Amino acid sequence: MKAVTIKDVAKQAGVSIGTVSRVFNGYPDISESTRKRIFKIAKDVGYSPNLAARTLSSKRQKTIALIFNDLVYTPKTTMPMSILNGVYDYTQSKGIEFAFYAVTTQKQKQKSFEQFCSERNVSGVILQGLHVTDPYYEQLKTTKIPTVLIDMYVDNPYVGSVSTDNVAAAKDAVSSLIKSGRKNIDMMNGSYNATVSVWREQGYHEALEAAELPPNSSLIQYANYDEQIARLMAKQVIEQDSTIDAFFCASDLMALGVIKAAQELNKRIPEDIAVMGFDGIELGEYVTPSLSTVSQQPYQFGQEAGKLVMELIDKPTLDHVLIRHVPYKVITRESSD
Amino acid sequence: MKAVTIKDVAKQAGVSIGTVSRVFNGYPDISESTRKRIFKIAKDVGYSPNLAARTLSSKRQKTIALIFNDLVYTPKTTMPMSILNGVYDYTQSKGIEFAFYAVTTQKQKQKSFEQFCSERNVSGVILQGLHVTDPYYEQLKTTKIPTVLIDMYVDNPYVGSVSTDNVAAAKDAVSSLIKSGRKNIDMMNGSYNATVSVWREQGYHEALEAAELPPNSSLIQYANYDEQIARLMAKQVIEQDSTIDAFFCASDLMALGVIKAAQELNKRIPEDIAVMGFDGIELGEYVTPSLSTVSQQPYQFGQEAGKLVMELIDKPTLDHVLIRHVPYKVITRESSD
DNA sequence: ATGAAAGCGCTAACAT
DNA sequence: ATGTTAGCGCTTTCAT
Repeated sequence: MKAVTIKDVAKQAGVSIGTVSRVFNGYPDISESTRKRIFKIAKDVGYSPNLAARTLSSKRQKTIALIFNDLVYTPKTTMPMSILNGVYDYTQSKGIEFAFYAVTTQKQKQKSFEQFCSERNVSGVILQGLHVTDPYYEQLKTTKIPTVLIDMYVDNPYVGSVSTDNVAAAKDAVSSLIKSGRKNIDMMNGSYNATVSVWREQGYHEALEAAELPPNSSLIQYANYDEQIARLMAKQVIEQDSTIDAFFCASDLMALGVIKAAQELNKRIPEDIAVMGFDGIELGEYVTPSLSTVSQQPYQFGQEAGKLVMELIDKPTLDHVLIRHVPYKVITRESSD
Repeated sequence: MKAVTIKDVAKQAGVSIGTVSRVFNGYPDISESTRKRIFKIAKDVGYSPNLAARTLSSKRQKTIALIFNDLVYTPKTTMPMSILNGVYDYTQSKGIEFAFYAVTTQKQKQKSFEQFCSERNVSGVILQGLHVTDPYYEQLKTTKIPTVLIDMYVDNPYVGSVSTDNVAAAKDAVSSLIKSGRKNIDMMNGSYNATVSVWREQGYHEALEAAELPPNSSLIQYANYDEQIARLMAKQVIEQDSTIDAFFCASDLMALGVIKAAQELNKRIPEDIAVMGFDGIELGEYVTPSLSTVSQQPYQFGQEAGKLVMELIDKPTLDHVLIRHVPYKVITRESSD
């Protein structure tokens, strides 16, 4: 029952532990015969190197950590799980050790980003769900720990960024609403503190501008990515301004709320009001009317983030392309057709 | 940048590393004044104990690992994420170190369960998605590593089990179909190798028996929890036997397939054929007709599993209740109303 | 090609 | 109440 260590293997093989270690680390200066023998013995006794020990004594052992901030999981938003899946698959395919963590704003206050990482010997981090108001955000500007942010950007050569090209995607989405004849497009946005909200709002403006439609800041609400808040706000907007003929929403969840609001006010969708979401959640295909959206690829986020963080670790300070965009697709369904 | 260690704190404080260690481990034999002083200095220099080192030198450091087998994540089945969430929250609330891993049948063949765990110094394991045909399954019968299985049972005092009371739940669900007047109820089951399938099938039988309905083994199919396979099988069943007036499905996903099959054959739901699913996935509320189901609580699975595995670690060989059931609810929606 | 030995950062006896 | 020291299992010089 007690764990078998490198010593047991060495004793069995009649060699020193140094030799066994070299075998397991693929050093070249080992005779083929002993290499074979050691591997066989190791297999027989069921030995495999202890990771904690390896981490302690070696500078090479790499583990990359995926950290979720504010993991408030609801079955409607499955992005986090897909990201996790993508990162995990990437690390496994490269034989890198993976670790998962979740933090909160509260926890960030208690322990710095650097501290959290050094405590756990992580060599690289992928961070999801951070807000610009979080303690980590400031700390990331000066960190030297290779880090990749999902859906957020920080100007630091050690910090990369993976996301959809939100500006372009939002612009495309709004343009498609315009192309179908809508002229008074309201934006149901998320939050000032979410970088993606800022980007998507910019795309919205650019689309209006490109179509020479007048900007109107009263046409933008912030519903904090909440379905119910979006519903209430949309209701108010529609009641106050009967010329609104479309909503561009910064998330599918909010779009669901907007649809409900419109229906409660007896508006026809998409004839009276078109609705466009953002994310591409599964539910969007099943609701009635089905939801037009910008579909993102969270699994690819994970894969790409894994790749980028490894580059950051392996060749630090080299000039990488620190911003990586993952393809998106504007999907037109019943809600805007 | 280089990590600050226990030595730095000791030097700063003018004490030995032993003292610092004792402070951080809450030993009582430290004067209040130095305790305070050390904590302050540690905070100033940004020290926090390295987990790998602690794990290595201590027998106490506990980390519990959540292992997913066959993590093929689709946004339709969000159970894994909820379980993860539940386990994570539990460990954090107790200050226990958490680790996440995923394995496959392939990987299980390369490395034994014990080996996988000793390599990572895990003190307890929560295992999800295992099949009775997996290598780990056999190994679990004799392991001494405290382990909790989700949706599966193994007879070993070191191995606990957390799940819905599947037999009772299935019985309730089928009984509700019977109560609403259905008499020829087909079961669309998952797989022989999934323990839950066996349990749910037993519940199905018990419900029929209780209602004195004749058993009929030709009324059971195995669609491997796949939506499309379920659709095809259901189609065949309905075509061959026009007296079928209900389907009890071992998962909501399969139920979705069955609904499609019935619709394609121009059967009215629920008038001609009632459909009952199992799981309580989000989608079920949104499809048309909305899906009747047995709603499970995967987040609670995670919490309960965390609790149980800690008990197993702390008081091994004591006689715990090794099987823990999490409450469920039979929800009747349009598909069986 | 292999052995010997010095750490990695920490905990836990054993001293005092 | 605190210092000293032997490991924990492994990697990595430095010898040979």
